[in-house]
Amino acid sequence: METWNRDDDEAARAAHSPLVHDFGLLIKAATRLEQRIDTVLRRECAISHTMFEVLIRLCRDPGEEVSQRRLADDLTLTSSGITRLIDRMETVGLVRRVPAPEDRRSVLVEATDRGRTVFLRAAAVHAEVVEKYFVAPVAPGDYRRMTGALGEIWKALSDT
Amino acid sequence: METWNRDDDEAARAAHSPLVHDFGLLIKAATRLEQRIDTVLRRECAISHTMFEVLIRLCRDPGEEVSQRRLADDLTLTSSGITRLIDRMETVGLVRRVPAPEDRRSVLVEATDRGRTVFLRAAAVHAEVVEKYFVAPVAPGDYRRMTGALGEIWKALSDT
DNA sequence: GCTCAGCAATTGATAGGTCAGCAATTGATA
DNA sequence: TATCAATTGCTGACCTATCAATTGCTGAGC
Repeated sequence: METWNRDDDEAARAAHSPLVHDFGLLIKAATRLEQRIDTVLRRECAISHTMFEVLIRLCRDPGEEVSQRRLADDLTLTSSGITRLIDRMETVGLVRRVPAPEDRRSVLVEATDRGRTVFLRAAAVHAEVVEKYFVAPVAPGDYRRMTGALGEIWKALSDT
Repeated sequence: METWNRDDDEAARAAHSPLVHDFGLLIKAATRLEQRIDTVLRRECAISHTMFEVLIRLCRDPGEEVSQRRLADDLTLTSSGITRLIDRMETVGLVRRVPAPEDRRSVLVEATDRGRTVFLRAAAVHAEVVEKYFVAPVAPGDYRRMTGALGEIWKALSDT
């Protein structure tokens, strides 16, 4: 039998806190959702979820010049993380690097034709999974509340 | 000037889909929230967020026998991921491995006194950050809706 | 009892991130 | 104009997850 420490009780109480539970739920749901999408995307389109997010950003406004820095900020990655991600995407022909005309330090990234084609296919797959596990399970009246709340959380995180 | 592909339009439309936006919001908010907690926990308590989650699980019901398998399932990690995580936690004295009496294949994990002490401190830090970025930004009426929705999503993911 | 399908944990190889530090470039300012 | 802090992307070292293969143990069917 183990020695009983008076911290045990306090620790158990802390571990049962509803805050801990609710927050854990968010993290777990998001993690698992991303894993699921990632797996499907890899199998069906041979790209990772992160690559998919790059393609979303690049295809969003055709004609817009997007630098690696911008990509890093938008995807919440470090600049070295983006460098390597773009490296991989470039070697499989999804994107292309173009020197920026205005600022010779920075590099613009654009989707290739192949990148756009893959993106279209991936978007369909993505929509299917998101519909099934993200939209369908939630009561219709709660969906907008949830996304609204997430928006507020995101804003709070961005402000500081 | 770049050749104009008729896919551009379709791709742009797909990239602007509200589903893509909403889902992205969940992933981004969760990722950033976890990063923030992780940073604070590392600085204040010298543990990672994942280690914190292990401690939550271990301190939750003192006396319960928790195997590595169970931890892996509860934290959504692979068994090899858990093996290495417990390795690291063991070397810094947060947990202890104990051979399972009933089944010699499996290994039970328990928090050390030090582990519990660190956990108590970490829980306080955690609560502070969660309160600030997860609870405070959300309108009071929406909080339960949001966590309820996340619960449903989690259930849908667990069922399949 | 004996065998063998299956599970738990571990280990080796690999993927894909982080961080620290570098060279090139820019733009503000003395 | 010469200088210098700030910024961009790149690279090396490292961290931590995954998958695949391996080992030891269990329990069901014969």
